[in-house]
Amino acid sequence: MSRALVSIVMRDAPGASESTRERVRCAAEEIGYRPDPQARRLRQRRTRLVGLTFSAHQEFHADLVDGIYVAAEALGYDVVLSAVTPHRDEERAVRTLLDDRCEGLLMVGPQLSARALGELAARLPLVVLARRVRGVDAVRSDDVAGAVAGVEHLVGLGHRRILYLDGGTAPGAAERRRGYRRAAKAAGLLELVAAGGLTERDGAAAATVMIAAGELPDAVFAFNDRCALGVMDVLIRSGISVPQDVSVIGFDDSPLAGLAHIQLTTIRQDSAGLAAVAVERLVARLDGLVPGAATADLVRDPTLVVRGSTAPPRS
Amino acid sequence: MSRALVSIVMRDAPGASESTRERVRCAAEEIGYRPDPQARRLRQRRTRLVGLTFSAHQEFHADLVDGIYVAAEALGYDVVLSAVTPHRDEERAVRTLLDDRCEGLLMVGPQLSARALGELAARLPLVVLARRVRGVDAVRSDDVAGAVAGVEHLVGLGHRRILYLDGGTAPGAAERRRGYRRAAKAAGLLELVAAGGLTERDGAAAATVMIAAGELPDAVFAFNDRCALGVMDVLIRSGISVPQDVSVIGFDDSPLAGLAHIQLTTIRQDSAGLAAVAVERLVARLDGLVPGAATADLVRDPTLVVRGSTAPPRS
DNA sequence: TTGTAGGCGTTATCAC
DNA sequence: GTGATAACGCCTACAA
Repeated sequence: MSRALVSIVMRDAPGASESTRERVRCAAEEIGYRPDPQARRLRQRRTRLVGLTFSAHQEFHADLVDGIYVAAEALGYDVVLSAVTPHRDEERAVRTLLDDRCEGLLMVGPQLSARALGELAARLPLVVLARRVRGVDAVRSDDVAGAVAGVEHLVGLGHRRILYLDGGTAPGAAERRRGYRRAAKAAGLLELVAAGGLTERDGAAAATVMIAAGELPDAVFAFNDRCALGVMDVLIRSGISVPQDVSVIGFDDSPLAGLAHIQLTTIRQDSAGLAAVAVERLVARLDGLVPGAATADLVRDPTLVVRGSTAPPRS
Repeated sequence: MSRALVSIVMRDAPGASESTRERVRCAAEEIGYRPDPQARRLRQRRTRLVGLTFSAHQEFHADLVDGIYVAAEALGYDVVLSAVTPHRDEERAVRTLLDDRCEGLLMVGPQLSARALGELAARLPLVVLARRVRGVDAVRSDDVAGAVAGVEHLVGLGHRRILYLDGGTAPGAAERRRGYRRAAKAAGLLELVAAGGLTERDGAAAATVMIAAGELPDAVFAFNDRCALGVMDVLIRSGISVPQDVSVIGFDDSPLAGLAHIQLTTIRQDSAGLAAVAVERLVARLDGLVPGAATADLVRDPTLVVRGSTAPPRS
């Protein structure tokens, strides 16, 4: 029984009889033998490894990680995870992936500068998720379209005074603001934009300001779900009913949004689709199907998820 | 310039002159050479790799991942991450780590059966975090002590009717229930235990039942923060003030608990400490310092974090 | 201080 | 259909 034969059997390559295959498999089972992927990669030209950096503390990243595992496996690649945490910065995360001889990199919501990402992309194929970076392949939701869909939903319910709580300089914030403005203008509405933010705290603060101002809007469109939850929380504590008095809509469809007692209408990002597009783009580069200089900004449509926090205005 | 010499320099081994080291380092820099850790592991007896399975969607796991990275690096080990996601089960996650020739395994909150974990532990060193498993090394918070601390805090504020919302069969639930019972008995209180659960939804349901029953307790001690948040939400929507009418306390100190408008009093688990203990235990086994048959249940004290959701009773 | 030889577990290439 | 051999990049041991 030669090593070569075992190799042939273990990777289902042609060149061995069925009886031999059976014998080899039995023997492997017997002694608990499993091929060493590291030695295999050492011998082969390609590692078939894609590196993936993500923030362990962001739940949306977890959805993307799941999708990336699935998509990569379908294309015959293994995924090497490298988490970004409070004690482990992105630079570090990337370095370990390079040392591991990954053929390409996927970075979810990277915080590195556009310049640093550009230099990295010059070294090896790189696809960024959930952030737009000029000169680097990027995959993200169509935030403009998502915001437009949200506004159109509210307008369809009969709302006129729709307050948008802005996300400042966060990834996607500029696009969502633009979408709101575009849809408001198209419907002939006043453009009401106020400072919002990314967290429950920001939403709560914005709602407090809103209530103090005296005149409530028909509806509030928050930059994201967390902000929307902060708004809802303050409204309800102040005796203002949602959606009877004010409708509220968020963005992301985070797990909290769907809970029985929250029922937040929101815009869902298609994490599985984003993951698949990113992996496919990366693999296309690895296969040499993409000219080095050509970078793409790949965009997927988010979808409106209607729940109980939006309804027609009372009057 | 021989390969052996380069090897000596790159791993800072003795046996090369300073001038030579300088030359080698320059040359490496020049051509962008970095040693291949995989080839190194192939040659060496030990891989110095520890595998880590965790749930990408559980935020507490992220804290542990961070701590494990730190602790493992301090002891000269590399960490291989293997996430458990909706499309990638634990069995799969473990298999990839075994294929990667990890010397030992860390599993955060595993869902595998105790028997399966026992068999795994027979194959290679294994330390389980955040769950107690008989016959396998486990590192977890002292849930009994945490629950006792929570009850004592409420008793100290003057509460007598303290309702405990149970976590069923979740990891740690039995211990927390026991801690509540012990502390309640010690303080001469009635033991009030109702079905709770792990999620906001469960907490909301429990609070609804509680309100329907007519007589509110002085305080509610929920199995975890998410359950506590569900309770608070329903109470507030029903016009019952927290903490003026009812105090609420959770368990975990999740990020949400500390938010400005939530301010949930809770029990914090020492994730960095748990991570360090787990890594140290695993490494001790790898170094052969632990007899194979001896398994330990290592426990760390959680700490009470007092915020605004608990206060003395109104009367 | 430096160079040489051999082998880690795998696969590709070539004989048989 | 099967078996021998070299090589992937690195490290250890030993010789120069």
